[in-house]
Amino acid sequence: MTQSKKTADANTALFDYFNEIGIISQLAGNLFERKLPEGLTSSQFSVLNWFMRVDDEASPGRLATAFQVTAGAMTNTLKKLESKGLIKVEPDGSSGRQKRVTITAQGRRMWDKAIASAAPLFAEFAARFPAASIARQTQDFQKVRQYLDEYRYRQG
Amino acid sequence: MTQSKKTADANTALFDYFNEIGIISQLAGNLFERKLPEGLTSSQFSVLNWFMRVDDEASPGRLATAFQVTAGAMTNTLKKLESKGLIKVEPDGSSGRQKRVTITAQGRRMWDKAIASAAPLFAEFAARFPAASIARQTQDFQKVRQYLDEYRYRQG
DNA sequence: GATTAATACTTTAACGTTAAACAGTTTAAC
DNA sequence: GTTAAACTGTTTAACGTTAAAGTATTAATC
Repeated sequence: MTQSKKTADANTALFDYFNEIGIISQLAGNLFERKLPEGLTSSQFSVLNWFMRVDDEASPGRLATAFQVTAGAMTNTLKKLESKGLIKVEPDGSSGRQKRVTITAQGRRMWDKAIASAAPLFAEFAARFPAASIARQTQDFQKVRQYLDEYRYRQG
Repeated sequence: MTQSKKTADANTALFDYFNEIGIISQLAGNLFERKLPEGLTSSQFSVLNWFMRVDDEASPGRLATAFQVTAGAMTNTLKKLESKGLIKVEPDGSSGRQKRVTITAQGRRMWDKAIASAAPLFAEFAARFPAASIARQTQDFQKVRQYLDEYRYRQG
């Protein structure tokens, strides 16, 4: 096989790879969102979930970095959550340009409800795909994600 | 470990799994789109790519199924491509409710240009991630994608 | 201490997407 | 043949996202 053929095949394989990822992302996000209570979106749930799992307070910028979205996207998500009373956004005493975001008691209750609503979906998926396989794939993803993130900053 | 703890861990692992997929999808789509010429989007390129790789004509519905987007989304993408002269949309002689979509010569030239523009991105990624690993992951994806697609129709 | 640069967040316009309502066409049932 | 159902594609409103421009605050430089 010539080198140019090999290159074309590699391109095709990579395109298929990212294409599958895109479709799964779309289907999974959509299925999950349909299970969420009271119009909560995946993005909004992700932020609540972060507060339940990682830390109990954060700046908007820290959250934007954690989810690798732009600051504008995070501003939008936080406004939605705040208007629903699920988080609290206050000025940060130590810095006038930062804000301090925390989850409210109502936010915690909404997280509980969301987890309960989505449980059957997760349970069925878990029954079909072995935990070890999911764990291995997640590790693969982390390498790819890290690479793409570096590439992004390298290019500007 | 109690059963309830195991369940919680499985949920967390699955959430991380889909979360990584979502982030990769977003980062990769964005990086790729930045490389594309003349404001061509990933969705638009995907349709051109389909015509170069799968078949030389299709109905809008067939394309929507192939990419697993709604019919409305495909209508939108096709209108953009048609207005740029990259595809042709005609009434289908054999059925009054279907349309017949084909790629134009200009569309083929645009595809060539897009492939050339994105080549360095793909080449660098391919150098970093072994083809065998990508192929294996893509196979994993296809199982997950198929499952999610079935689940979707099962639920309605 | 004043000016410049960097940082943190917000706002706006545009994109692709979904869901839902819609119109037209074809098929099936009676 | 009429009527009802299914199919194919379009339109609209709303969502989250990006990029880019904008505001306000803090840090660095001179």
